[in-house]
Amino acid sequence: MTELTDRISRRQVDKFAERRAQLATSALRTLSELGYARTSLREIAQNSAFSHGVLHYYFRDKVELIMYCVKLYKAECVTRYDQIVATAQSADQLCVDFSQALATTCDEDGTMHRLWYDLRNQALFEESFREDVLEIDKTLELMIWRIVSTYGDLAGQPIAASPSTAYALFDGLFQQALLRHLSGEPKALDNLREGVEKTLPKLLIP
Amino acid sequence: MTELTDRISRRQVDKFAERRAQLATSALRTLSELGYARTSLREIAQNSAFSHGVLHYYFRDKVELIMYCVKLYKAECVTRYDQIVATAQSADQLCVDFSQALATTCDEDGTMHRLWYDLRNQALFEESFREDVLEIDKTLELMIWRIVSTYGDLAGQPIAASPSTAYALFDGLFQQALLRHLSGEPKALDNLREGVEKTLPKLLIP
DNA sequence: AGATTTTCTTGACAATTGTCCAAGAAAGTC
DNA sequence: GACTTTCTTGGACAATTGTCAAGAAAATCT
Repeated sequence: MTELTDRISRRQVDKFAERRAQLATSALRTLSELGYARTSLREIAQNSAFSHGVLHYYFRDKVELIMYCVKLYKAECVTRYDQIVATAQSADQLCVDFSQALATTCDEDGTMHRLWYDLRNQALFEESFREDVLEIDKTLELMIWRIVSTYGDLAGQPIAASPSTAYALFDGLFQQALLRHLSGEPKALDNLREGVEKTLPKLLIP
Repeated sequence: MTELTDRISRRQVDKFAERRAQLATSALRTLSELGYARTSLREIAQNSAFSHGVLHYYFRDKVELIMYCVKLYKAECVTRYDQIVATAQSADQLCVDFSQALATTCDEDGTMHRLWYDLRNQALFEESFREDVLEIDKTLELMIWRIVSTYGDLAGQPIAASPSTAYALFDGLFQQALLRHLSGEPKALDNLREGVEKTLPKLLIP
């Protein structure tokens, strides 16, 4: 009976949206390997279960596919540091957890992060990317701000930096670490942790 | 006589290198407008005084041209903040001059800066770019460090951050400002100045 | 001035790219 | 089962791209 129920349930699923998500997941994978400049629709299709014509059935054009990928990326990253905020018992603990989380995601999701930076930078050249990219950047800023403001709460001190400044500082540290790490520098992740652990307390107003 | 001397002098010039530099200057201009992904050799040639075949005469392939452009970029940016260090009389003065210089170059050279970030990010995907890009990044780090360490000297206090951390922090601020500025946000440059002026003192050990 | 060398132009080539679309298969509906 | 709708495939198309070779033009040498 469970199998029959599953069949009925599956039939009700919005298959169109599901296929789009499937294609976008494939696209993200290919993009994160090849980068925006070298990823063609045929490459994307080749690394999926479908032919290249399917991409045109489900997406109006390449821009729409890329932007759908950007939104999918956003959905995946939006909860990255929630656990840290939820479990933090002290400012010091949060600081260590945050720096560790940044190092971990830099290590484990490095290819996806470099794609994000690639697409963010493309938005400087492509007007059609800009709105969606800025929206994600805003989300990332809120994520970092949640960390930073919680840190301030736990320390019982106000924060000296604006949300955008705080985000820019940690983003800079992260991006440098990513470049170094992907270039094979052994201490990149340790330097990231150290840099984050030194920077966070500097944001407090004494 | 001056004209005759000029003629002889010009005949001695290494015309090959001069032509390469000319082509690379054109290439930088096109790249900074279109970005790496959308710049073809024909686009570069079209925006120069030569035909597209000349690019293959003077450069082995596209990668060599791009890397030559990267080196040209380095030569141009290497002195950007020297004046600040040379003329600073106090820590506060240097801080203000530095933040102003960042805002100014963000405003005036924004298209070239976005190209730098584009190429730096491409190095995450293209092994062939990496060595040269890392070299420039190192140069930029030294440039920022010269500012930061001079600031420490003038303040009579040591600096709490490593050169790479300091660079990452200001690079993060700059890059965010660039994105915002090029997206039409009116306060981006003011926010950059403010962010820099708040961050620099934070690097001092009290 | 003629011969030789260097520089430059042009078009060809093969491969790639985004887009479009017709044919047929698969799924859904009556 | 017949009919309709949706989905998939893969080829066509025009444009683009990096590369290369032939030949023209310019510069240099004798």
